[in-house]
Amino acid sequence: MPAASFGRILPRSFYARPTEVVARELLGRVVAVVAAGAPGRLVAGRIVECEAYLGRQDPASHAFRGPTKRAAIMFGRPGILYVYFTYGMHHCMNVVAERDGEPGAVLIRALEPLAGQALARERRGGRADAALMAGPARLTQALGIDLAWNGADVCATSRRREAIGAIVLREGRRVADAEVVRSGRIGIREAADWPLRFSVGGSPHVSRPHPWAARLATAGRAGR
DNA sequence: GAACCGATTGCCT
DNA sequence: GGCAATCGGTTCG
Repeated sequence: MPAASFGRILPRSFYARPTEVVARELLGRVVAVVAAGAPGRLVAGRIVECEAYLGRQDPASHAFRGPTKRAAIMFGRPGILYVYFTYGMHHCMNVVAERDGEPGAVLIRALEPLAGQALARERRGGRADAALMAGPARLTQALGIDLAWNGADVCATSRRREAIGAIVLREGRRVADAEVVRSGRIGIREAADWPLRFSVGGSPHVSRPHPWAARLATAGRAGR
């Protein structure tokens, strides 16, 4: 599948907006990665689930304690990749939002595989397609993303492209409000009920069920 | 310099 | 549904 069919690369102005808006608008967009270790082999997926992590007012955000060495990147330029390591074995991938100087990032939680499933499966130890990219640590493994990718620019060719490879986000197809499900966030204690998780309703590629959820286009909450 | 925690997953019961 | 694995970042002394 040619990369051109995924649309234009999203411009930096796309990310220079409130983190919640960026998270909602990222649904349906396409992550495309060609790692230096696997030249010419594209792995791509459509974003079906993501979460917004805000600034100092959000106790679940790495930016909560200010611009520490790890979190400083969240205070910087939008459209930059923020990769962190957790649980001693997993990598998670975020894209920095808000204008330069304001903290915020969107955690990519699940992708629908679009290209490069064979390579993704190799990296994932031959796991079934259903579990290839459905989960924040699963998708980084499938894409070959680790700490070396922290700071990569998803808007354009990175200076470090030769060392690590290239990652871009393309426009794909915007998801309509009626398809967007909003719910509480996953895997955190503080502020887990803040409605900052966004997913594509009915997608079989979402990582896990919702504690509670609401469709954007309808009023009120759907039950558990 | 050391202790503690974690934006998770996979395997076990 | 429960829990071990495994190590960087943060915090505290």
